[in-house]
Amino acid sequence: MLGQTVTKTFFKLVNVDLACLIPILSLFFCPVLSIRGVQEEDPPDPQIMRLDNMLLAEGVSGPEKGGGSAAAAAAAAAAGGSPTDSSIEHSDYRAKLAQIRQIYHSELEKYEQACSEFTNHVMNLLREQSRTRPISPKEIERMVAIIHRKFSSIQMQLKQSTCEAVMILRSRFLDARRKRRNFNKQATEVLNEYFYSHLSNPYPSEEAKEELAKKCGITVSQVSNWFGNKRIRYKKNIGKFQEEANLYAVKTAVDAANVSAQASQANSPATPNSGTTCSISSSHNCLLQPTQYIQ
DNA sequence: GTCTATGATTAAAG
DNA sequence: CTTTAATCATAGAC
Repeated sequence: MLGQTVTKTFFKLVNVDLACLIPILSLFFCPVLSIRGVQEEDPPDPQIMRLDNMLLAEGVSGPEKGGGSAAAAAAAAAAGGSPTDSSIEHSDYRAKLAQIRQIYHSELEKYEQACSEFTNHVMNLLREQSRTRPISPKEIERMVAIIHRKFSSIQMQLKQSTCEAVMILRSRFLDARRKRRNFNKQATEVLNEYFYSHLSNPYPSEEAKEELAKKCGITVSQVSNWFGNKRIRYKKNIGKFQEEANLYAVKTAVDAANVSAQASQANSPATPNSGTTCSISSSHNCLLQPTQYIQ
């Protein structure tokens, strides 16, 4: 029941933003301290170890962040350089994780504080009662143990909920399929330019991929994905891509013409134009060449 | 809401 | 490792 409250909070965090912290403390100061029926709680617990390990691995518990994901994001940001980058999403993810972490720690601290406060409270009560009836140290010890057990079971719920929240966050942010963003226009243009100007063999080398990735502000594997998709989709329906193919062929031809015009301008500035008509025919050459690839 | 385009993931093959 | 082909899940257009 309490766990649900915590979980809900994390759900909220994941979906929208940070909700106010739950007034958990209020729930603790009215529990009936039944002396019987508490011995069945398990102190060793394999599950709590699992939770602890996961929280540690995710960087929620343990020392102040740092870790690989931050370094990876920083590297991505450095490599990307250009604005609309995927590192934005990454930092978003990290921010959410930090929020979860913050909630987790503040809750944990609250529990610890509440635990000691409550223990003190009970001790005082017992001390008062000891004036009217004898209370053995063993009884006090037992009381304290009961309280601690109660609180640690609640801590476990917190850990469970935190784990859940992290899992949800991961699936939401790290599963890129969910957060698919189209590449920006310029990136697509660069990729298409390369693709259609290497239509006979559209398999960029590792170096070429790296350069394209740099130019487009995406990763090398994204370039690979793009070319993989492009090849298969082009092959599947060449007709659909004909227009695009022409467009890019003309574009590169025009670029080439411009370059050659610039070069020739130094030599003979008498023939600057008539480059476009030429370029269309050269584009056809480019498109008709890869018969092997088309079939 | 549907429909298409598109980036990512997967299995299988090399 | 790479690739293809199929598929998933979403973005964006309508």
